[in-house]
Amino acid sequence: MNSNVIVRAPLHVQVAERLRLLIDSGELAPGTRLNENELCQNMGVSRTPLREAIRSLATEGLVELQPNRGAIVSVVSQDDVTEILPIMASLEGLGGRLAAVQMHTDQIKQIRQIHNQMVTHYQKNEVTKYFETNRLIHELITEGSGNQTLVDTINSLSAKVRRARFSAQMTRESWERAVSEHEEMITALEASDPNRLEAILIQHVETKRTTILGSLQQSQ
Amino acid sequence: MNSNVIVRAPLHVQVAERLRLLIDSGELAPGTRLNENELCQNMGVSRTPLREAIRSLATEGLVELQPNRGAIVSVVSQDDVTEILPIMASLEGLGGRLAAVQMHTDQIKQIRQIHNQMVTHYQKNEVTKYFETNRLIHELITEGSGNQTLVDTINSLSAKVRRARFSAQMTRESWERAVSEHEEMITALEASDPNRLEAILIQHVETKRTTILGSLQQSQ
DNA sequence: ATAACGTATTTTGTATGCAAAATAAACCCG
DNA sequence: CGGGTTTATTTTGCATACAAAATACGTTAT
Repeated sequence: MNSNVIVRAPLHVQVAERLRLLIDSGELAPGTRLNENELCQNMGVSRTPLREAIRSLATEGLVELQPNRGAIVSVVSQDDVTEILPIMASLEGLGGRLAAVQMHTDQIKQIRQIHNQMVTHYQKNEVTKYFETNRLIHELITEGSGNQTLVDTINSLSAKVRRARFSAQMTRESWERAVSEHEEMITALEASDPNRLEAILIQHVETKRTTILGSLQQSQ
Repeated sequence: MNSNVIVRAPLHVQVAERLRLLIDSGELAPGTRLNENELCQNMGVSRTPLREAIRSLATEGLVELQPNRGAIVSVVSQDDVTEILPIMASLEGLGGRLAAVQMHTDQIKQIRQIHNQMVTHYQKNEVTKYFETNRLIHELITEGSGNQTLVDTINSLSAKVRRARFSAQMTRESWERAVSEHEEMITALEASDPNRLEAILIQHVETKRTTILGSLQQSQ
């Protein structure tokens, strides 16, 4: 009896992952038409699994199906972001509230460490690494809620906002503010204070919203 | 130039809709294996669009893919419901908060009317119609938020809980309580009181949770 | 030169075919 | 008889083939 059965993931799942990566990295920019033959050749698979993968991404909202005209990488508009952020605020708040009373001290210590790394990246102006650690912290807190459905829901929404790539245009002030909010988050977490953590997380998303909308107005 | 182009929906979309209906109605019960040939014959389509539809439902979470063994209608466990309800509470609360300040008086009047119908169904003990109107009210309030992403997110979660079919075993007390909470909801809506509506909606889901868990314990 | 039409090519949508895996059935041996 | 192994059948996974739609192109007429 062996429970560690090696099940090679079905092709359409692998293809979906690869496509998700391409879209997420911006290699397939929003609005790009997905040419089936082209992608098939690139990935070395036939159209069947590719098409199945595209259907999956469509229900995820990453691509948009256009009957008889294939699919395009879905465009995340400012309105979309405006819709998504309040939802994320609610959900991250909920996640924090749950995490505050459920996470173990060693898990919290780990987050504190990553937080310290993040601050270092901030001070050294290492934007990419900052965002990486930042994202990791949010993920770990949400996962600390012990609610997998919540994690999945937030991730799905988060992916869309992230793809909009507004974050690069952060001002020094909003960045500083984000970091200090993070400091408060960790403190609330260490104090196991659900209400406070929830409030900060909601405020944190609000800060993000302001930043994004600010950079959007600039770029217009 | 004609913007009312008649685009017959692609087969895989139609098939997905049909499958969703079959699953939602319970005709395809949780745990049921989806036999491709069988379904193809029933629906009169080939396997390709059927399989594409199944992949879509899988990313929606309605079916579960089992590599090399096809797909089964996903089973909604008690744990799943326990995870989903707090999320729905947060999101319905958010929806209500937004709706309270955004809905027009005539829209609110319409909801009041449907609410009155619902109360009548309650008094006449018409369970099915009660649930129908109940659901409609929640939908209208959420839609009143003007946030389509929020509507979609809630619907997706709601579909899973509904499929668990715990609701039938409502006691008279919890039913009465639900109705009175609904009365409060409408009042808060008419008063355009976002905080109150949010609080009631969150409380309302909590009531639902208690009801469900209660009926679950009975059935064990 | 440009607009409009018709044809050719590409691209998508659906069906079918073949190979591999899983399930069911038959068979053998203890 | 019963457990296990082998063989047959079913079912899934992927690739290919064909049909329909959309796009691109070239030609003609104004």
